[in-house]
Amino acid sequence: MSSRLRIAPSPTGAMHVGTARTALFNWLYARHTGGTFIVRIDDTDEDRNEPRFEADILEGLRWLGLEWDEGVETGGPHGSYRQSDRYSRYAAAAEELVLAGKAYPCFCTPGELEERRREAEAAGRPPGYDGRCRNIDPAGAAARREAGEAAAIRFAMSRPGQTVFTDLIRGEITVDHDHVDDFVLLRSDGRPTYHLASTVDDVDYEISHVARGEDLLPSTPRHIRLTLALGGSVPTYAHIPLIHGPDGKRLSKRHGARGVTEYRDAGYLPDAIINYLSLLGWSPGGDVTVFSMADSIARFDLADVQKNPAVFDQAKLDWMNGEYIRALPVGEFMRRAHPYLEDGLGKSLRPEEWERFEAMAGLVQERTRLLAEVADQVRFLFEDDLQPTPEAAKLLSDPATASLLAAVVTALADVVDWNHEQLETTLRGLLENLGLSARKGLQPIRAAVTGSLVSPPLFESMAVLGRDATLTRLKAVAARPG
RNA sequence: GGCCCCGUCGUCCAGUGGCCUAGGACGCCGGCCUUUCAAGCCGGAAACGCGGGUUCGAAUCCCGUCGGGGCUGCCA
Repeated sequence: MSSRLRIAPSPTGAMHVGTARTALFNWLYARHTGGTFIVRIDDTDEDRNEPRFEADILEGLRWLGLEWDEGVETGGPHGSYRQSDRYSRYAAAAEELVLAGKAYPCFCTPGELEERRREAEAAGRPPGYDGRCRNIDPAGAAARREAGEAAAIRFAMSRPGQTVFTDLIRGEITVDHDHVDDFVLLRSDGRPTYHLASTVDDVDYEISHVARGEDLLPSTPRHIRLTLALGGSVPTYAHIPLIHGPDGKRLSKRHGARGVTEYRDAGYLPDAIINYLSLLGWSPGGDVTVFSMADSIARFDLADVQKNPAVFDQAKLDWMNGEYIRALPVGEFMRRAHPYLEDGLGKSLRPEEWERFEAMAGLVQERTRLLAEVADQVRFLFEDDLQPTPEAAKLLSDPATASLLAAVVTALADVVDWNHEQLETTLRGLLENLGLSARKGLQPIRAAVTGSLVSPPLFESMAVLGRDATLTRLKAVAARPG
């Protein structure tokens, strides 16, 4: 039987890198094994769900190229793929378990439970549910519910007992049921909990492999026992280590972690993010760092995933993004940079402006790590009112700069063909006559022409800017008194 | 506290008893190239948490210890 994997995000927040990596590993394993990748929405937390988060997550998955074969929006043979559409199914499953004696109504109120939990903790006892309602006889319990008394449904864990299972990543894991309380299946208002909905869905959708975050490892015995009670076959589990922030704690917004769509907006390439995320807990083996999705599909195996958590390293992601940007054909680089450029410039480019960008694109591409950086590199080509950087302004106010630029203006008057070769020949000749090094002599010119001490190569920049604009900028500084 | 998981350079990854004088990548430091910045090239510092075993031989196997993380909800 072929593999069926799912990712089941809860729309309670934007898609973060942890979710993205879990999705990636599920997707890779499904593709590697020729199986099916499913996207399900686990939206049983009605207090925190927001439609915009679901949209963000699906958008992020698509942007990353993690297309799903079955699931929300795409559809499939199993109905809705959104848990909020399946509440009646979960309630029915819970009631069946009650009838079968595998679950029972619990009349304890949240307030009572909270109080007992506090007492237990104060007394040093385990804080989990003590199971008292399990002793109520079924007929009596049914009568009380019939009479309208609110009850949650709890799963009756077998006691004594233990659950042993083999995690694909961690090997054999044993948990004694003494440490697993009778957890809630159905809330007293009839809504399912995550445990119930997720497990019922995994059974109904015939999920073969559950690859999810390590935070769910302690819940796995519950899911296994519930699956068995439901008459389903237990999937193979693989618990992926969490991604940590620099402080060693689970990565979160506190660490400045951004959502996937925010990375997109900052100018990261999906392939770079995929490559980077693949390396968090896995590698294709050997010394390779940069590799394609096809390589990953060919080699990926959940069993090879690292056991220990990985720290998210923004600097390495940035480096990798630069690698992917430089690997782009220049035309593709331009196409991808286009929206970021116009956004950064705050205007859309006219055809002749686009040609100017085209003339510089190769040089810009080499020094771009994030697409959103492109605008600042070429801003001087599209704006006349340059705001010099403080460093540039300082150099421009130097009296020596004014006299140098005056000489530059004079020398440039003789340039017939305004191209970078001619400009280079002319300016190098001038600097030689003046006894100035290129390092010394060119920075003032760069400051005047680009408004910055850091720019793409100067001669090309001047060539693309054009004779008139270049001379105007040089003269403006040369004319200063002093 | 209890339960579970984990432990190779600062970080990510390679390593599955001898090929390890522990390799690659990011970052860092130094140098080269150079019109600035990048890119590129060369070089450097930098790790098997600790202690016991097992073995002719341990980063690799076992035990302990210490450290870190997760869970401990009518959240997921």
